[in-house]
Amino acid sequence: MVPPTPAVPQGKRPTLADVAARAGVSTALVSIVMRDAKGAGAATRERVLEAAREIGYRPDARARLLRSHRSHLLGVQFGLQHPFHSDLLEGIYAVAEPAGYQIALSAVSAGRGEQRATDTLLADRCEALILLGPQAPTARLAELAGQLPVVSVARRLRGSVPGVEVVRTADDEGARQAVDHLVALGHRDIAHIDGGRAPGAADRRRGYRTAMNRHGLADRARVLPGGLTEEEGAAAARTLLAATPRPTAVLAFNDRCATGVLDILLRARVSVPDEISVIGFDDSHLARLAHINLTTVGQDIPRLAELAVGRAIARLEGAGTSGAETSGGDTSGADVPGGEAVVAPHLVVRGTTAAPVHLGPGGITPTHGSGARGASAGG
Amino acid sequence: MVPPTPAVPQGKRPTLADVAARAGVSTALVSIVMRDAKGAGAATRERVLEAAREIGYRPDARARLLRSHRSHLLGVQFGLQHPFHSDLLEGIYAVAEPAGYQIALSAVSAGRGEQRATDTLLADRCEALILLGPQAPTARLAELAGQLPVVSVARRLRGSVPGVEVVRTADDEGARQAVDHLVALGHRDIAHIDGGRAPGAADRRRGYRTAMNRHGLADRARVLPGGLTEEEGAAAARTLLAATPRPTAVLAFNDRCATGVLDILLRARVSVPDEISVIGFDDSHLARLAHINLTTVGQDIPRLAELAVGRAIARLEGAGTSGAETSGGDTSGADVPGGEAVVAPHLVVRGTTAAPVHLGPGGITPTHGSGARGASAGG
DNA sequence: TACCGTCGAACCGGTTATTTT
DNA sequence: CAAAATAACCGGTTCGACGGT
Repeated sequence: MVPPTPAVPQGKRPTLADVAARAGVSTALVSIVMRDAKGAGAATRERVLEAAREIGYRPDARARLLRSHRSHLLGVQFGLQHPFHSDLLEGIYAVAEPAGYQIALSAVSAGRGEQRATDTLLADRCEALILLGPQAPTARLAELAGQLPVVSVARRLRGSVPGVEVVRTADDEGARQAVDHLVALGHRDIAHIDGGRAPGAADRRRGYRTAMNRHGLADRARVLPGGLTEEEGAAAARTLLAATPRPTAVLAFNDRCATGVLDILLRARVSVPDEISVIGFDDSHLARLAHINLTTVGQDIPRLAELAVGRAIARLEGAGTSGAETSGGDTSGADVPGGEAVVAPHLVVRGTTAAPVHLGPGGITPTHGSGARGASAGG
Repeated sequence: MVPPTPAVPQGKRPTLADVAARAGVSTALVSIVMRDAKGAGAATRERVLEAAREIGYRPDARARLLRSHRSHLLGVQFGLQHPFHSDLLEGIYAVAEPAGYQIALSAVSAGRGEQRATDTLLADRCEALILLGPQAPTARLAELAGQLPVVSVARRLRGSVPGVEVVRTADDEGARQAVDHLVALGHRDIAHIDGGRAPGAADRRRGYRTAMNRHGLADRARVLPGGLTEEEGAAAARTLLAATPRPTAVLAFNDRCATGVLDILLRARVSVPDEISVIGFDDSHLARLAHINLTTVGQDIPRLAELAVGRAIARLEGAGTSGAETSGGDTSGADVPGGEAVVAPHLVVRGTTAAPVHLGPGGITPTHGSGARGASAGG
């Protein structure tokens, strides 16, 4: 019934003072050793480390940053239900931690708004904020930017908000690449299922329209209301199937949306890509699955993460310029401080796009495609 | 060029002392007012709040918890690539914050192991750890449990680890419900695509086998190696299609896996549920999509979250019992402190299960099903 | 003698500037 | 000058003490 004395006493965790007492030195010296700073002898250093190990000492991150004015803490707000944000987080960790910065996460979900998320990050004394796809009004972002550097990832802001940096993919360019690819294959009736008010949706829509115009296909352009989910893609696909003329290619807002489209086409026995080509956006894990094998526009997630973290750190370590030095129309993707960083997307061609069977009215009818792509029942 | 004086000075954020000076009171009093504690006059209270508002004061969470020995901080470790964890997190926030506890998140990903994740949580002075689907060896969990209360969610531990509480779904029971449902529909050739070494996989496998045995179908039981992803489900489905006899029903490890199966069946023109019934596990968003409409075993996520947080808080606020008081075989799902909390799953019947067309050798052949379920091209 | 509102000062666990040896 | 100790300090919380009904 008598439990053995636990190796580590539960009640109170060891402090600097405990280590100091055990090693027979002052707390200041222990602090020096723990931070691997200079100012301690080799022998003493060893003795202190030994003592710390013996009693299982761990520095208290909060007490530490209370004194040192730099906290080296980046606050990241993300949406729980967005796989894309998870990918970004992975990249953010990978860049921030080697650079000597810690990450404080704060999630946004149905029951927890952005206000609450950023409030806790501020209370945690983050030095800068990285917001993934924020939906907050511009005024709120400006308010935050008045207190600390703010980086908005994947959300474009109308007009520049002082103090807020934007890191995003060139969504219009991505849509253009998709349309160009389809046109090069011979498609003319290309529809777009859009993302409504989602971040990036407006740009993709515009990029689609612009590209169609440039190819002289303005009168064939069709934008259908869609969304971010399979469900919305499926709904739009049903509409498309009933449309006349039926499009020979579809650019969906993202991969999830495209997956919904594929599912409906499959059920309706419409062959992809022979009868209809489909393109997604994001190059998510989904798109890479062998049986989906989706042609898609890839976002350069590592680069987005690197830029977001880099911008935040640059603002912290550079001159403390308060105002925003908005850079004009420079969308080269270069790392221009104070402006907008735009990362180029790249088309990933997989199995859901091919030349159309009919090349439009009066066009050539090529040899019929090989039927269903990919896996049948074989082993 | 001269920017207007910012409302909130960038350089230094206001402190208690600033508020105190502005309101003409002591910092002690401001502290009392900010915490809404008793001991301050109504008039003063108002004046202090006003001053705080004017200069945009925010309490520093870390300095605060440095002094007060309770931090009211729960550390949560989760996997970035697990939608299931996202759902749990949503529930955890919903329970913890109203209970007066803050959440500190630490993500596990390819480049960031569990060791690192828990290390940062400890450095942040969390009072307890909630680990979602931890893969760490038992010894590591025991080590952590020696320092603070630990709750493992969805990972069952062989033998009880002192100080570690487990909150999980009765996975075996879920598999049993699925098999019972299929058998009641008339299925006998029921295959299981398992989850390998994933948390819960062993229990689901066992539940499947046990249920098959109980129905006298031991010799028909087939377990195929699968996994957590669509890809692995698709691979297993290809194997199944080639098998003789072909099963009339499949229980997949989870919904993603089941989706992969559905996709392959669809491509192979095998009608679901007429030719093959499919059941998933998790009742994820995926399963609820109209065009997927997957019969699945639902986990009670709000309940899991509630139990996980509840256990952690109970350990913190209850008597500081250090050792584990392992409760024996009580799997009633009741909230037994110190033991294992097992939450009952529930079958959600949707459109991917139905009576088989053939009732086995020599059985009745009912009227042929109506063909493809669900949406064709209609509007 | 009772509060009640308020204040000064010690304190939490570290870091850092300034001595001291 | 290097190694080590002393003490002030970060931004709050907490407690004992004090003046005024």
